[in-house]
Amino acid sequence: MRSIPPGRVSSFGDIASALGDVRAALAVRNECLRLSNLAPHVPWWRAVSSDGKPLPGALERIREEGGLEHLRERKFFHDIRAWPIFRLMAEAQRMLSSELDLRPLKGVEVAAGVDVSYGGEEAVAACVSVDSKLEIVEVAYERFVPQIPYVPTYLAFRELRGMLPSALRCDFDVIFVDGHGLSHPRMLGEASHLGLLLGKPSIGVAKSKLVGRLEGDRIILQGREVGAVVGRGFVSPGHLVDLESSIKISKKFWREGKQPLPLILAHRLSKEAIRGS
DNA sequence: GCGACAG
DNA sequence: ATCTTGTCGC
Repeated sequence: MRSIPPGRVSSFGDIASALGDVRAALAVRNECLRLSNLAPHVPWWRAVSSDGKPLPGALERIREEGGLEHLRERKFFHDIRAWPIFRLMAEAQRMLSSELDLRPLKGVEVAAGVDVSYGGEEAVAACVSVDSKLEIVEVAYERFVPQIPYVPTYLAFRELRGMLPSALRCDFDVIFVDGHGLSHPRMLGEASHLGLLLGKPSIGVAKSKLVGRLEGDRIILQGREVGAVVGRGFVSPGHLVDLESSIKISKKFWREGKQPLPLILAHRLSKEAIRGS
């Protein structure tokens, strides 16, 4: 924000592009909104929408700096200096995806599930494991402060710092993750990322689609089957398990709705933990 | 204006 | 994901 000179304004999209991915535009807007309360000394008002609409309370500050002309004429400042963090994260995802090992998995007895709930500036990750009778074996929590906002396709970089520690405290044969695995634009959704870090089998189960098109019950991306619909959820392999095994294992722990039991439990427990009830 | 992209 | 009351549907 400070690389935008006084009297100039930039669009959320241009700032996001400078950070390495225009798709972070909405997140940039939300962060500027946060800054207006959290750190008023940062020139958050110099970021506006592409149609020239400033954030609430920003017009007055822009006028003080003499930037009304630029704003009205959509003369945006483009020479924004920023560390291209999203481009770097995307590169990391592409490199890591080449390390995925998708193969048949059998003999699963204990399955875990991890989910994250939010409250204020904090978040809590909960990992729950259940046996073949669907009874709880272990529960582990990790409280943490998210370091980056939610941006589609970069979810792992926000949540893994909580998910990983909680998962490391549980024993299991496979872990379900609340999000996608292979069905990701760079073939490395949060489920795959966690599986690689753990060196253990992981399966992604999302409540909505991220990429690809539906052909029957299969998710097709770049001519490849990367996921499938199970119940009302979207299943995709994470790591050390292929699509067919992912489907079978998911069904084994599925009751109804959009998620398998371990994830429903993880969701409930993380939510209780953040609320302190 | 339309389409849409996990949590 | 979260902020929140009543309401529609199985």
